[in-house]
Amino acid sequence: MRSDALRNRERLLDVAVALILEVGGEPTRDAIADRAGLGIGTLYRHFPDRQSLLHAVVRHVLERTIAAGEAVVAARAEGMDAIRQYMHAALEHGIGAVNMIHPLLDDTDWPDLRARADALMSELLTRGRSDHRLPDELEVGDIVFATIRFGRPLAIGLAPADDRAIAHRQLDHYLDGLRPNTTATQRREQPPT
Amino acid sequence: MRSDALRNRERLLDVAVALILEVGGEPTRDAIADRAGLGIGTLYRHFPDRQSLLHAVVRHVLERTIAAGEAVVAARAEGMDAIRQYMHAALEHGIGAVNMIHPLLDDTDWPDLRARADALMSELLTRGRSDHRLPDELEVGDIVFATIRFGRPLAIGLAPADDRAIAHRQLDHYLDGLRPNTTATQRREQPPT
DNA sequence: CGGTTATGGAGGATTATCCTCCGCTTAATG
DNA sequence: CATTAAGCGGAGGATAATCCTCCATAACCG
Repeated sequence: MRSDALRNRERLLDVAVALILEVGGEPTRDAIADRAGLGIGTLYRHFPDRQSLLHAVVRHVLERTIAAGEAVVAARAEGMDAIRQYMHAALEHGIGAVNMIHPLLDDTDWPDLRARADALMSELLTRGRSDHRLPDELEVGDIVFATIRFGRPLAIGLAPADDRAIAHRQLDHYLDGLRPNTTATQRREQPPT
Repeated sequence: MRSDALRNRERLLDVAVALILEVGGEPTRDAIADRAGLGIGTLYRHFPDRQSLLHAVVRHVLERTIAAGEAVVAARAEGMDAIRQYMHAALEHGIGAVNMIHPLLDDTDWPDLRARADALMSELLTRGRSDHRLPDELEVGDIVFATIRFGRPLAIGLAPADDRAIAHRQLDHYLDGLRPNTTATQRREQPPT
């Protein structure tokens, strides 16, 4: 593949992620090409149909995110900090865009990424529990769903930079709240209605 | 206004809220009428253009939510519990739909609701701080933005009931994390990049 | 029961999005 | 530097989604 073609492909993916987070859904192809400063034809050559574009975007983000998590583990982060560092990194890598264009992963999609993600999650959970700051009953879903929640853009009409800053702050509060404690005020009794 | 007309109007608003939360944006008018079991013509008579429909939806949700908050205050809930009860109620009333169709409120929209909301927020903050479980530096934004965050649907492909259950659980963790504490693990230093 | 208000939904008008096609430009190679 | 295959741009017709009017019929209310 020619170098300019590769560069353009990456550029299109990055722009697609940014636009997904901005518009809160699938952006039009015209808008992606436009923002990337490329012709529509170029986009269609790289990604002939909607599926292949969305597919590539999801893989792009997941790869970056999982790699970041593996780096955290490799850097020997311990306890809650491992989970905390991973989640902040996931936000920065645009993890919020994934579920906005693709339903929750089942086992058949991207088996390679799925395996790495599973291994990473279980390692992070082990470390989180190791310093007794994370209750034993906490599950993978608590990490995954929180990552999606805080990774999504918060509010329309908010500058992306502000949006991101709020997300990181709220995430820190959330993680603080995961520690087992006996002083929490009354929780909501379930079920509601 | 004839009784059936009033009934249908309410029905349209409730359906609109549900659809907004499901599709994650402005639903088509056809879809709203369809789901409500009413003709398109009926919807257009009640809400002649897009603006008036969205306007009515926002007011509908805000009224219910603020009323719920005022009820919490009237019931003499104290400390963090006042805030907690209000936020859980806001989720149930569909507060997440508001920002999905309307930018953050400025002072010129719905001055009456704005005044009530401001009074409510400041009362809730006062109570939250009263038992020293809420740090003094916490602001209205911390409540408002969290309400929006947890009120939004979490993930496409998740059953609404599951989605709601997760939201309430995550909200409880977040609120637990707001208590001042000295044992939190290392926070993210800012700014990031 | 009569008068008034409200309803339904087919279908033409309008708008948004898709995506092909081919002459021109650029990277890679020797 | 010359050559050539790969890559690029974007106008514009095709397609699809959404809008919204209109009036014969139905439902309410006193």
